[in-house]
Amino acid sequence: MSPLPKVSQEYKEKRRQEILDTARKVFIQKGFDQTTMTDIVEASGLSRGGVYQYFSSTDEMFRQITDRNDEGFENWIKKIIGESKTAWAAIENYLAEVEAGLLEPGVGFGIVQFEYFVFSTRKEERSSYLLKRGETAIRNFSLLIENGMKTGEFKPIQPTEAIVMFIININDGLLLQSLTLNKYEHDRVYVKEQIQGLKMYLKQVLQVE
Amino acid sequence: MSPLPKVSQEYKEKRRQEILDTARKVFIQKGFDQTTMTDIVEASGLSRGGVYQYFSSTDEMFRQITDRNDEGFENWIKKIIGESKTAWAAIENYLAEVEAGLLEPGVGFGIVQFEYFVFSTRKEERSSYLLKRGETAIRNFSLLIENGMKTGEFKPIQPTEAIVMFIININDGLLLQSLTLNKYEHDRVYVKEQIQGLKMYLKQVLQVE
DNA sequence: ATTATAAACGACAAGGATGTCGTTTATCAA
DNA sequence: TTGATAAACGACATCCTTGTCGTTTATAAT
Repeated sequence: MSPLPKVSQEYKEKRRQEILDTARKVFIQKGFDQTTMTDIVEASGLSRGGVYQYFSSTDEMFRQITDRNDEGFENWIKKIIGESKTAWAAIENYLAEVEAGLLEPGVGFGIVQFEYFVFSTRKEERSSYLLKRGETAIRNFSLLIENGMKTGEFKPIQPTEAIVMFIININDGLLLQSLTLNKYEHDRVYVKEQIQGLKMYLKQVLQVE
Repeated sequence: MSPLPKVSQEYKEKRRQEILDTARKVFIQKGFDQTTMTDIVEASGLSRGGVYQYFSSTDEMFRQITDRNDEGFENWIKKIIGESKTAWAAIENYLAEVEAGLLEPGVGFGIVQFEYFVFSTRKEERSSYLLKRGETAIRNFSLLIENGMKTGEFKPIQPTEAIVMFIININDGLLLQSLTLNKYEHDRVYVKEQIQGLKMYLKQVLQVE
């Protein structure tokens, strides 16, 4: 009588994840906006109706992938802070990992998120999600700075949020330059130099040492 | 016998410019990728066939608008350099104008160019144009730095190109943040702070003073 | 095995953008 | 004026994507 599920919750969850993994790959390969439902349907090996059973738009898929990613990012930052001797060391370790990620070939999901962000500035219906994600990003980056403020290691001469946005700008810019130039002229992105430049700024604005 | 034009060259050129001006407005309002030929046709007051007589794609229109813009930018930079007492003053004057532009409401064509740039990273057929424009931008920004190198005022500890890319990153980032946040929370973009931050970096990397 | 029900299928209608092309209108030369 | 020619028009065929829905298949409880 009662509508019992015909497959287990685990089965459904597994399938959801499979579709999401496929979508992720397609997004990375084609970019968010160029990816159609049809693309994902074909890549998944399922049928149109099958995929629609789980997701009704690429937007929905993107957000779920991203939200999962964001959790990972927060934990990553916290781990770095936990493992670093000083607050400045945490920042240096973080930047070292960013640098390594940018220098290796192939773009990840980061650039897809950036694309989505840029596309979305024109779509009113996405603004609340955008704002929410912006807050999340700022909050996570802020951890790195507040960490040093508590111990007195950092004495910032600008609001934390302004400093965070500066970091995000360089971060995004490097991502974008990597995507464009990396294909043709790896070395011209000047990843190392720009990260070094970011450190010059941070040392001054945080009054480190 | 010979196929004489039925209207003067001036007439055709004027019409071309009218269409281009319309396209520019629509691009700014809707964003590059959301703008269709149909949009521009409707906004122009002409017919579909009429517009196609002059341009066969929004891409073509965009490039022509952009190329005109780039010339303006080069002249603008040169004018600033010419009018400034020192090379550092030129940079400060340049940044002051950028700041003023970002603080006033309404987005200009700059953000459209940025959008196009991001969109294009996924379109192979645009890569050569992209690369060319990148070179142009780098060359123009480089003027500001080379200007101070000649006089010995700047002694950069990084390649000029790396410094220029850092500037471009902050520039683009501010543009993007303005577009998203300005609508809702003007003050949270921290334009002043980030420009000040850029100066901190520049002073160090150029070894000014 | 049988059966109820959910998952998966895939054809299709609807919407929207593009580029074309035969037709109409405007322009200039004679 | 008239006629030749180009500019402007706008309907339309084409292509692509989306979301739906009636049908088929698979599952697990009986």
